[in-house]
Amino acid sequence: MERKAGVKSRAADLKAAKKPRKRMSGEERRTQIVKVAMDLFSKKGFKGTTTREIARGAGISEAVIFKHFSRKEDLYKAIIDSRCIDTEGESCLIGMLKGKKGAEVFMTVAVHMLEEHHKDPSFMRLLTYSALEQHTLSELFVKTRALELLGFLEDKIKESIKEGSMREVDPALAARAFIGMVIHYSIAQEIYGFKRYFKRPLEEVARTFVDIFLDGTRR
Amino acid sequence: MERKAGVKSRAADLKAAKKPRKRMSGEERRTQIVKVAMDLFSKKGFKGTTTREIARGAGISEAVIFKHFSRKEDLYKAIIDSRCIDTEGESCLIGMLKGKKGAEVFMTVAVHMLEEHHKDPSFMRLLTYSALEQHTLSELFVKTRALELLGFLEDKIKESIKEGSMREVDPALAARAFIGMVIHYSIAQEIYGFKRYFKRPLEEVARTFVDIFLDGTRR
DNA sequence: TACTAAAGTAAGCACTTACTCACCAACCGG
DNA sequence: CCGGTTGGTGAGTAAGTGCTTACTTTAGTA
Repeated sequence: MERKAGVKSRAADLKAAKKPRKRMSGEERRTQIVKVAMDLFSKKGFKGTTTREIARGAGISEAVIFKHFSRKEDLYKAIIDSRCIDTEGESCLIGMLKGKKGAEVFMTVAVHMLEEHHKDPSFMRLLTYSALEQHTLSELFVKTRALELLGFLEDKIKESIKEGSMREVDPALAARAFIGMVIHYSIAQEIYGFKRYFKRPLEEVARTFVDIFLDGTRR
Repeated sequence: MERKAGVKSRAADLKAAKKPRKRMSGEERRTQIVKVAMDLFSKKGFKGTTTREIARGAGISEAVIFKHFSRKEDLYKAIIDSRCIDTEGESCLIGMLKGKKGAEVFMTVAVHMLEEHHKDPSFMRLLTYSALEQHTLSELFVKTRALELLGFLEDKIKESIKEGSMREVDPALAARAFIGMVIHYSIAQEIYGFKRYFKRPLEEVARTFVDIFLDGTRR
């Protein structure tokens, strides 16, 4: 049955040479594309990433991308959905905190954030890109996750002030101070490349920051 | 003397309509282009800014840009020269600090950085873009200015520990904690858009952060 | 097995990008 | 007033860019 052998020999060779690429279902392919896109956006930014690169990264032709997402922009929205709306990330952190109180709260936040950002800096990079490029992703993230966490810490601080273990500080500013230490450490290490010059065990970093913050706000 | 009136009428009209554009010297034009480029890069990133936009912003044709800078990339290098090598910025901060000690040092640093970043967030944006895009600018800035300031604070902290006003903390980590509070506040306000939801007088912010830090490290 | 819906492709379109080149016109010393 | 130096331009080019189209291949099912 080699009736087309003459005409298609090159294509046939190519096909034979390539590993047996399995054909994905629509859903599988869609999530795969989002994953690849997120990885590339986080490395090179939205504008710095071409749909061609995404296609190559996913091992498909560009057209497939546009079968799933009518505009490149929509990939950003899909990423938001997969990272802001699902159960992962900050909200799960808030969940972890519900029972705890006092020092434990701040230690948990610090360790969790430092570890997450260290383990996978790509979302942090993506978020920073999106903030600079004024995309909706960062805005949404701030409005939901970031303000949620800050509000939570603010409440904890207010409680501590009421029960007398903390002195009178602006709770919102204090929360920002704490989060600032932690996040900026991650950003400096992973994005600004400080990790080339400086490293400490994350547990130790968290411990130090929490100590400074709690001693610094003690009555 | 209207011998060319017929042929050049449209061009002549255009010229008449336009404001009398003065012809700049090479040096003037060069620095103007760098200024415009820096402004645009800080707003839209290196990749997000086109040479056409830079030309339009400077009121010239693209070709002029390439008379001064043979590649777009060279504009980045020129920006580095104009902001990292000259006398402005962090180094002048270090100068301001030489005499001072104790709380005054930290207060000066906090106020200065918060005010600079608030007054003109563009360099901070540029730096962040450059870090994400892995340009040399951020690397150079980190190696010179950032580590310089951190080192300076580290020394001050070591002194304070020796003379007994601070407890035993990792001086490098403590410096990072302090700088983190301050810079992350600026970044969050100006880049992540927190200023839409939250604002405090900068003096108050600085005061709060310095108090937390100094109380938090007191013996 | 035959049919169909869905997954996938090659090729290219319209437009933008960084960068170039041949040329023009303003300035300035002689 | 001349003539060269220099600031400046219009009209390009080749290499991308997002996105489309016309088409082929595969997998599930009747």
